[in-house]
Amino acid sequence: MTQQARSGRGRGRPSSPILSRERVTAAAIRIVTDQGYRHLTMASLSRELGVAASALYNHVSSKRDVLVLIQDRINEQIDCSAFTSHPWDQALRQWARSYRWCFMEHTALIPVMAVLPVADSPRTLRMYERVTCALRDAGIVGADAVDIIVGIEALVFGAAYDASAPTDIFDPGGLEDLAPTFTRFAAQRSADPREAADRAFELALDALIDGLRQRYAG
Amino acid sequence: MTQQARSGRGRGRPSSPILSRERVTAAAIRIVTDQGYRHLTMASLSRELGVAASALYNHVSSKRDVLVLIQDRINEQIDCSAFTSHPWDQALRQWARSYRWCFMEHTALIPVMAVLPVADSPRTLRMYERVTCALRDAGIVGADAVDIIVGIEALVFGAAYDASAPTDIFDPGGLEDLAPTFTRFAAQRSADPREAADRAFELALDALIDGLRQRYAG
DNA sequence: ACAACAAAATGAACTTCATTCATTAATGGG
DNA sequence: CCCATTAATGAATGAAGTTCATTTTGTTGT
Repeated sequence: MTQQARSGRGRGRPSSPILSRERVTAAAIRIVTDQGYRHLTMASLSRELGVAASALYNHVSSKRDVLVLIQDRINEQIDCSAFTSHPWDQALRQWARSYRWCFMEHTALIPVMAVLPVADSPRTLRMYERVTCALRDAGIVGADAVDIIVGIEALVFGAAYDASAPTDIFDPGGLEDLAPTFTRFAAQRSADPREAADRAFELALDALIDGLRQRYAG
Repeated sequence: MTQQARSGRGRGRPSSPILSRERVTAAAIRIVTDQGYRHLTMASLSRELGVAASALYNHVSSKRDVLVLIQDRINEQIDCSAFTSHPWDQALRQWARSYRWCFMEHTALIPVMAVLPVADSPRTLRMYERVTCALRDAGIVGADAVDIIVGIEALVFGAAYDASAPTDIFDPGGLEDLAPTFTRFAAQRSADPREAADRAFELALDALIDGLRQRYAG
């Protein structure tokens, strides 16, 4: 409960707007961070803002709209700094790591982002521009540059899911006879599911970038 | 409306069970194939089976349960045949292609599968075993083999989303000044979004597998 | 043949959400 | 000073998943 309606709790327009897209976004992120996406409802959001649920619709058009606002904010936190200081392959790796890190706690956004035109997210667009320019400076131009971004994003999104998987995801339960080799190898992974997911991601990312470097060397 | 209650439409137990997990699964896949996931509701599912919605709960415990049943069926269609006929790297590529192909129309399952213990999906487990054994025969053992599977799956899931994105996903709208280079390169991709997604996936998959081959050669 | 018993289907009710709408009130420009 | 605009309210709507007491009817043991 951050904002309180002034002038008592009357109806009508208050002395200055209680709500704004920014305030809605901030409150949504607060809820998601503290309680997770399951608790982000239009009702809880309005409660957090000290306002009726219907009031939200004067500022956002739908819950999906709220998710898009969150997404654009999260995207802003992705670290693109390496593109100005490191060679493209190392920079791509750092970018992908930071990207995944940002979305590990926000997998609920992935289905939304996947079908979201970039036009709705200016900050995302700026990020793409930065990566694209770095690739261009490395001699990677045209559709290939965009395809590399799309490909790395795919790995990042998929790997973000892995990081949120439960501990016993590869526990075969009573079915270990069905997959003895797999069960044995899976048991050799780290007991910490987060660490196991990290290793798998790093392995795949390293391989992917090695492959790209090989292809676009010189 | 495939099944009709016999003995009129009275209450109580009919001469032989109208429902079963298999029938529920089949009906769910029918709805999803014909009308998409948006139309898969417990109500529509029960309608398809000529039964009350509450009757479904004698056979499945939740809608999520239905999605898991669908997932296991879809997984069965993934082509693993290359592992017996081709070297591991080529086989991995074919497997990943088929995997993605199967889930392009089923992205709604991805958030479910991501946190699903394999114990709930025997067919999935069998698939993992097959891939693991092929990697083992190629000298890739232990956690690495599982990590490779997890990594490729991540790419596959992320890329499956791309394939379902709308045509204008990279249309910057009025914001092209924010990202001129990106806009120019994006315009050089195929106008068909499916084809563009295919190319990006193939590029990333080739690079990833090249990188893996390099790492595990000999 | 008969009396439990368990499985399976029914319809109504419940809950949780997102979303819409008529209404109301304050603010600021003409 | 008026009035159009903006932004809030609360009640209502509708979709969807889920629960429950009840009823029916094969099946099984005696």
